Amino acid sequence: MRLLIVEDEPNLGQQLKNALEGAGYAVDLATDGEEGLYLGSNEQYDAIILDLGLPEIDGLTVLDRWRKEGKSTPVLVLTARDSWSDKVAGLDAGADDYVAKPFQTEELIARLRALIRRSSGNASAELTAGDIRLDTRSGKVTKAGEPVKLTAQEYKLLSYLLHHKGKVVSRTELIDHIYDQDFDRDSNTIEVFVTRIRKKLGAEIITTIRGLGYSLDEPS
Amino acid sequence: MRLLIVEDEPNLGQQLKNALEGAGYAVDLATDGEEGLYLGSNEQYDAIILDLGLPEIDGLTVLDRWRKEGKSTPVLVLTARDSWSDKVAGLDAGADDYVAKPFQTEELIARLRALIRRSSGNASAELTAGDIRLDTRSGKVTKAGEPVKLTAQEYKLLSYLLHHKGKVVSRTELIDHIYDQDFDRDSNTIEVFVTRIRKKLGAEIITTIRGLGYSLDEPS
DNA sequence: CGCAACCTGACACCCGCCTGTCATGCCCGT
DNA sequence: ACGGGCATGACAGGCGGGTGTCAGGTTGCG
Repeated sequence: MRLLIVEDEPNLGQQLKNALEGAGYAVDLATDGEEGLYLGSNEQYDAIILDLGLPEIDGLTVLDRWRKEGKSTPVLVLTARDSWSDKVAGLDAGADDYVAKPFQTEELIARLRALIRRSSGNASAELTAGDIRLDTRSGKVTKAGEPVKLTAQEYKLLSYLLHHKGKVVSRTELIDHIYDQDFDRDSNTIEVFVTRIRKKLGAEIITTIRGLGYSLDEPS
Repeated sequence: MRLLIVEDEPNLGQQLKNALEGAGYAVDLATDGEEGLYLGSNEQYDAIILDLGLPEIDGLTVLDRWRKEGKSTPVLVLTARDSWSDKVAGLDAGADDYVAKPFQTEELIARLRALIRRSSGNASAELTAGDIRLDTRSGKVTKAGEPVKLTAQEYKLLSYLLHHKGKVVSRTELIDHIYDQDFDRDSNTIEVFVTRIRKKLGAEIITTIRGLGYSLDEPS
């Protein structure tokens, strides 16, 4: 899962980035509205964290533009506490959730998870396929009840596939969502990690669609 | 906790050693009866695993000699399955427990734990002092209910002190029981690890007895 | 007061795991 | 059967945590 943070206060921004990377996300950080607008329009994010108090371009304007461009990426807005007007304006502009500053990183991460879950159409914090279960809360995976140890990247890849169960996911899409901006596109890491996941969870779990990508389906 | 394995079949011996080191013991391995006899007589072990089917000197003879020397180290004997005569003879010679070959490593470790626990006069698998609990089964430690992360060596040291709660334990004794044979005696690691444990569990837990060693007491 | 015992922060090494790269081999579709 | 796409084993660099060493400071005893 890949995120964008748009936050002009560098300390807070970096701190957030660290926390979210620690939670297993790939994170890009934009330090002003313009950069944020550009990245949000041109890159693929699974969610965006947007601070409203930006210099240059106002956060609301940024959000508004994205929506007008047809971007439906879920957006979580950071507002000053009790700033009711922001909240209302944000709602109108198409924000999906709010967190008031100052906030607990814990809470923000929980809401993010919920946001991404909702946007991928899943109701539960558990993603499953066959006898495989992935708990997005604890970050743990089991197969037939037995815990399976996955590394960070393996987890991200599996998690993305589960969030898009049944759909075909291209290698580029996976790279876009698992890594942040600067990553060598012509690398075969995705293939390597697919192999590693198959080795741990069984080869049948991920099917290859030649020329298109991979797909994780409910076994028949 | 330091163990001696006396086992002539090299594969099995090494395998056992690995398993037991994995379980957090310091392990010496003797591959014949003579070496076993010598080590068992001259080193400090918390328990000995003795295979009866030894070349040169018979296992029973070894055990018998130790007992005659007044060694009370608990001994766990490995016997061929259903070899009832071995069992009886072993009992007479002063063995403390039996495991029939082939055995589950799991079971052997469980019996070892029980053996060591009994020999140190503790009834339970939990060692405690004040609000600190150490579960020898799971290898986990808590302080006031909160889990505390200890490294392998920290755990061994704490565990040894808890097994001898209230007694003064010298630095050499600690080295003897925590490390295996070849270890630099004039090193200050013990001091270092005492410091580290104090930092994690509170300075009051281990008291220094100047010139003699350390002692872990029930707080008053 | 002076010495020895002990404490403790900093450091460097080592080791295991993770991760991306590469070379090679396989397999499928044409 | 051939070519491109994919699979996979092996490998090296990096990173982080654990461990032992050391130096300098502190403490307590005679």
